[in-house]
Amino acid sequence: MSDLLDRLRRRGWRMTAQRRVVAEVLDGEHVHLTADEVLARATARLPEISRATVYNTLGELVLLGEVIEVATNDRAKRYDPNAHRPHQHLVCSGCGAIRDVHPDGDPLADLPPAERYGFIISEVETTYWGLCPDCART
Amino acid sequence: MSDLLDRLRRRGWRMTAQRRVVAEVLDGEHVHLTADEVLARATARLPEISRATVYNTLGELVLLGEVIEVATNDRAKRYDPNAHRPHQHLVCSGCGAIRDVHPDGDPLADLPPAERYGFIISEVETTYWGLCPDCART
DNA sequence: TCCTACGATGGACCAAATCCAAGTCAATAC
DNA sequence: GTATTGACTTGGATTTGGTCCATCGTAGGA
Repeated sequence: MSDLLDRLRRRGWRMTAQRRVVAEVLDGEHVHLTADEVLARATARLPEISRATVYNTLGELVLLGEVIEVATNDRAKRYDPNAHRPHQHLVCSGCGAIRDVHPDGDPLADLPPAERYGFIISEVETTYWGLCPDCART
Repeated sequence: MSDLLDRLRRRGWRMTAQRRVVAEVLDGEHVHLTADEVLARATARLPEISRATVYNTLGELVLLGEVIEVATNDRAKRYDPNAHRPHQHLVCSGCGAIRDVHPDGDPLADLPPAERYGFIISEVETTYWGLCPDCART
């Protein structure tokens, strides 16, 4: 079932064919699509959907906090629908594969007060870089 | 003195007026400029420098490992010359200010083997998000 | 000082994302 | 069921960040 779609409906999100398709395409675990990939998959289900709508909808889902925007070293941002459960990312430097991971402990504890420059810190984002099994066995 | 410039000279980097200006502009602590900002500052010192040269030079400094490319939530990448000392970033979600920070401990230890998906992890990147003193006092 | 391979140039080009004015439609009210 | 309307969608133009390439210039070695 579509958790994301359910949550959106419950929040009174105005439902259109386009928005439904975008939400369906994004739903799931370990999903980290670029806007263009979302557009491609959405177009497969609803050929007349436009690029602007995909960007609008993604932007809105980010504002609603249902989707996380992930900056990568590639040019295009990626969109991660797994926003309801805090997690970090494990990225293969070979092929770019991304997995959601859940480290133990509180990374904030590692930052000494002297290093906080008076900031009020609200979030910590960690990315683990390495080689996936496929890319490691060269 | 310019540490960066010194290091580059020592490594036999072919020195031109343009490359020197780019390196000078980047040198320092807590420097995280976009390519366009580098171009603007370089142009102030050497008006005839071209955009392509700035991009070429930045790309080369990254390959040499003297400068780190930082992906941000903004569209433009930022360039961080503080590559010789491992560090992480503290970013103000209000104004975008960035500080270099040095957390204690090994964040890799927090990732249980079961969560590594067989990856060989080589690097961990942490970004702390929050409000700087100026932005917090709204 | 001369040579030459490496670097710089700028203008064309590309990709990701945004903007906008006009058309469409979901949800509410009747 | 119909009318209404404000929110959503469209596609084409535009902006922005970055790359490419043929040609020109020059740092540094002989």
